[in-house]
Amino acid sequence: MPRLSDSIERFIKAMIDDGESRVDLQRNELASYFSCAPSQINYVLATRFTLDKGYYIESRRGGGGYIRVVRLDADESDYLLHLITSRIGSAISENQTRQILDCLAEREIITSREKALIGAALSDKAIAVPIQIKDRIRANLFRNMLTAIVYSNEEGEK
Amino acid sequence: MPRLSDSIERFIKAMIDDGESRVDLQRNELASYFSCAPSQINYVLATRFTLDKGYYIESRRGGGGYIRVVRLDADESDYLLHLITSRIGSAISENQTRQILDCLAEREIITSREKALIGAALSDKAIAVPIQIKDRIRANLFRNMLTAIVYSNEEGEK
DNA sequence: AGAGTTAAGGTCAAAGTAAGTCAAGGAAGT
DNA sequence: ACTTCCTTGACTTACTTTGACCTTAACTCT
Repeated sequence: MPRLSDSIERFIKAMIDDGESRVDLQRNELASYFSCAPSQINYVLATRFTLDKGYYIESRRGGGGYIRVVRLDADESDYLLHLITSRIGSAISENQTRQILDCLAEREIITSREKALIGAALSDKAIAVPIQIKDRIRANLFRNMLTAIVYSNEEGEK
Repeated sequence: MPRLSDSIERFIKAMIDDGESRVDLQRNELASYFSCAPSQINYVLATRFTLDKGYYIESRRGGGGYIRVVRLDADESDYLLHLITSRIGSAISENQTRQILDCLAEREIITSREKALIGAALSDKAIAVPIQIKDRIRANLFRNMLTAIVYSNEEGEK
């Protein structure tokens, strides 16, 4: 059974793809197109178009209101460095990790196999340590792996 | 009297056989088909569809949830499966890890970037846990990452 | 200009859906 | 008898969908 949220997600991404890297939506219109509650749209945006996934949302209420979804595209190495030096920090959850990986794969900074590889290493299942330190271990692993990618990229240039 | 678990096992295997090498199940549906507790399905999966028997499980909870059972192609990933199920074991040193990675890269089972990626995750530096458990954590991470590769290979074939 | 109306979107909690865990008891094999 | 495997059910966690109520902006009419 395909999830409604997934359909809406695909729909929005399709709109972004054929055009600029952004789109303006009418919440009510979209909701009625999918025959769902308007707040469903907010749910999709909140779960599928997060900053970690590389999207930015802005909106306006009232007459002529809209929701703008912007796909963020930063320079690859800047973004990796940002992740390593600030975003990941000293602890990070599996969920946040996955969002970032989605973002990296979607922008083709990593391959889908690499995404699977990193995701596997950073899953709760794989990191068999007490929950209290899991997120710290994960952050550390993540940073090390991304660093390896940055380094590989540089190697390749030579 | 055939055991329930055996029937369920056969049923799932039959589903995989006529079609692709994988199947998506609904836990509750299957349980009610066999008139048993839903957790019985988990038991069958945990005991009969393990990695060393060549199966990989993934699942999702909530609305639109599912359990996916994937049969890994033993021929394709023979060596990887061997590493996962016997070579790595419950603990492994950084050194042994590197030797295996060299071997994998040399045989072009992984790219050099993937080698760097995995190597980074499995380095003593990255695994920030007490030395007593380091080798165990490493083994676990390694197995999970290689499994992701085997699984990606399956995916890629479609 | 101010008040009221209409047209958006936002929030949050509850209900719905589906899987995971774990422990306790039962059945079968040795 | 003892151990190992199987089965069940109570409880937990994760994700989705809906609806009631709130806020903000624009327009319209005195």
